[in-house]
Amino acid sequence: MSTLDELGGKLHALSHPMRVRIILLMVEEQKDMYLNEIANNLEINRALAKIHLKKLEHAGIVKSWVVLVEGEARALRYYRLLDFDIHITPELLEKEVNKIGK
Amino acid sequence: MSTLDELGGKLHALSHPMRVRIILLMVEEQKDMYLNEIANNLEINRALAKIHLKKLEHAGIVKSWVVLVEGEARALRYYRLLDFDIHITPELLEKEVNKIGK
DNA sequence: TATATATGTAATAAAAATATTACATGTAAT
DNA sequence: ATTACATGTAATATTTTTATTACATATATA
Repeated sequence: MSTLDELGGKLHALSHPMRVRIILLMVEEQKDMYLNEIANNLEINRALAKIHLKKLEHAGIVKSWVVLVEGEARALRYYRLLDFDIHITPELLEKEVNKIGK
Repeated sequence: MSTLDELGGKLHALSHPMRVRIILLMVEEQKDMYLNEIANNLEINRALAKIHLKKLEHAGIVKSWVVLVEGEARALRYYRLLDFDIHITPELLEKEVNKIGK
């Protein structure tokens, strides 16, 4: 996968308001959060939250894992916001292309 | 319109491969280009090129104007790539929000 | 006049993204 | 056994985006 494709994936992931809300929530909370926690916070359907989180994960914006809490009835899927630093100008785009040739 | 919305618009505009191809073409050619010129270069339908260019224009990535060429049978709609500089990190996103409050 | 080249719009079709709903599993506590 | 709370998936519906096609205008040149 070329860097340009990766970049495209991140841009696409970041281009939906709901996904931006998810990211902002996680930036503000400053902690790992589990699926229902995120859905409840944003007052949205859990299945919908999952769809968006899956996209963010595919794009490398978040990562997730399951935690089986001892003594509790719940298995939680936690999400963590990964660090990203996206910088785009016409020139930088061209440089990316010239590296690999699209 | 908040800066965050503007940013979202730009991200959305940049998140489609065809629009990235258009931008790259214009970066490489280093000149204003008219509609058919762009469509022919990318070997795509003119109407399709226009749809994508319209999105780029709405997002402030390109601007366009019509030129009536004297002594020629054609009116050309020229497009010019505008300069943009998009920088996104979790922290910068949060700063944007705190400026205005979403 | 027919051709070539450019523009514009509108209608439609096709594909992709988004959102909702429903049903399933599992376990601690009441 | 029922409730509460968490997970997962699949099916469907809705909306948006993308792509194609068709028709219209205009003018210089052959």
